Amino acid sequence: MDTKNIFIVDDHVLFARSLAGLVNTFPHYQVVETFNNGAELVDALSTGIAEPSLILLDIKMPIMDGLATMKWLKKYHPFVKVLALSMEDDEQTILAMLRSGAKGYLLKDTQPDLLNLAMDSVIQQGYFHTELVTHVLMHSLHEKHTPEQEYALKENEITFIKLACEEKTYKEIAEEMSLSPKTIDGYRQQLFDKLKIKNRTGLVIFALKNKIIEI
Amino acid sequence: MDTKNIFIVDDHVLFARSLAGLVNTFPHYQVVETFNNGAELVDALSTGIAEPSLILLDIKMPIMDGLATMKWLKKYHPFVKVLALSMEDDEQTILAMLRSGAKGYLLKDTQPDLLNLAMDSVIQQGYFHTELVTHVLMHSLHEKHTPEQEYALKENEITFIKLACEEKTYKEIAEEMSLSPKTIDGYRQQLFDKLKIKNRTGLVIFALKNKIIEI
DNA sequence: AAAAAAAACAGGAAAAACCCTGTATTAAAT
DNA sequence: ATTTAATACAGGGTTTTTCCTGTTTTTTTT
Repeated sequence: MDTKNIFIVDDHVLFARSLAGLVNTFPHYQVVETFNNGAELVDALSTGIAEPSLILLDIKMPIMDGLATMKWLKKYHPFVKVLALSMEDDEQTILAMLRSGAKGYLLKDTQPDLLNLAMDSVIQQGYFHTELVTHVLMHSLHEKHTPEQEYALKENEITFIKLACEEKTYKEIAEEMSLSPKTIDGYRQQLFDKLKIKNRTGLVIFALKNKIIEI
Repeated sequence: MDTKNIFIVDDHVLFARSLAGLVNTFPHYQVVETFNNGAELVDALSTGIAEPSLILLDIKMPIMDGLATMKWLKKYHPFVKVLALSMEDDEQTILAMLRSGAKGYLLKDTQPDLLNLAMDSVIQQGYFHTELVTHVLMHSLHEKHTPEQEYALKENEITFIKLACEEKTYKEIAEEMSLSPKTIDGYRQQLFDKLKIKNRTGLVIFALKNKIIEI
C-alpha cells in the first residue's frame, strides 16, 4: 500500500500539530497540510492543491466551521473522504455532518488505535461508524431531529423566538416584525402548545438548547 | 540540563496522546504519564508516584475537572508546577485557575513553539503568562469578577434566580422558598436594578452567562 | 440599649403576559 | 372555481409581571 496523504483542519494549533505527529506514526500515512479553519482549506483546494486521501476535520472552528466546510466539500469535491473529529456528541451536529457527507465521526477522546482503524476503514471501506454514531443513526430513524423538523418551526416563529429571547415586549416584537400584536400572541400560543412550555422563560431555554440563539 | 518528567491530564485521549508525542520532540522533556481526568492523577500521586517536573492540565474534564484538581494539588502538592491548557478563554475560569496556583495558562490554539517556551519558562522562572492572561489580570485589578462578588448576590437571590429560570410563577417560587410573594417581588426588583435588565428573560440569560444555571 | 442597616413584607396600580374563541384574508389543493 | 387549509388578526378576559412607595421585623453596629 502506498502512502496516503492527509489534511488536518483544526483551529487548535496545538492539537492540530500534535495530531499530525501522531498520524505520522501510523504506517502508510503522511500529514501533508494542516489548516486552522475551513476557509484555509477551501482556499488551498480552490487554488489547485491536490486532493488528499483523507481529511481530518474539526467541527467547532471560527471563520468557517466544520459543517460549512463539509457542505462546501460536498459541492466542489464530492469524492474526497472526510473523517469528522469533534468534541460535540450531540445528535444534531452528528447528523448534520453525516448528511453533508462525512464518512465517519470520531470524538476527540477516542484511542489513537481507533483513529488509525477508522482511517483505514474510511479509505478502504469508504466509511467508519462508532457505536455512538450507529446509535444516533438508529435513533434518527424514529424521530425527527432538528427543531425545525421536529416541531415544524416556521421562519416567522424562529424570528419571533429570537426576539422573545431579548428583553423585548410582544408589542415591540410585533413592530419589529411588522405584524399585529395579536399575530405575535398567536405565535406565542402556538409555540407554548407545541413545545409544551408554560411561559417565556421556557422559550429562552428551548432556544438555547436547540441552538436557535447563542449566549 | 537533565531530562524533565511531564504529566499530561486531559480527557481527550487523542489530544493527550498526540500532545505527548509533540512534547517528546521538545529537548529535555519526557512525558512519563498521561491521565484521563483529575481523579486519575490524584490517585496516582496519592499512591506515591513521583512528582513530575511539570503537569500539563486540561480544564474541562469529566469526573474531576481542572479547577478541582488544581485545588487538590495546591493542598497536597503545593510545589508541583502546573501549566493549564484549555480552550476556555473566559476571565472567570482563567482567574480561578491562577488563584488556585497554576503557573501559566495556555489556550489550545497556541503554537507548539510557544508551548515549549512556556514549559521552559515555568520550570526556570516559575511562571509563564501570555498576553491574554496578563490582560485578564490587569482587568481583574479594576473589577470584581465572579457574579457573586461583582453584583454581591446573596444566597437567597441565587436561589430565586435558579427558580425563576424554571417555568414557575413568582407565587410558586415564594412558596418553595417559604417567603412572601412580596419578598420575592423585592428580590426581583433589586436584581432588575442591579443587573440592569428589564424582564425575566434577561434574568435567564444572565443566569446562563454567569453559570448560575446550566442547560 | 440605642441607632443604623438590612431583610421581609404590603398596598395599590399599570403594563405585559397569558389564554380562549372566533373572524377575515391569503394561499393551496381538488 | 370551489373547497380546504394556513396565516394574520381581533375581542375580551384572567393572571402574572412589573413598578413605586412605603412599613414592620430582624440583624448588625456603635
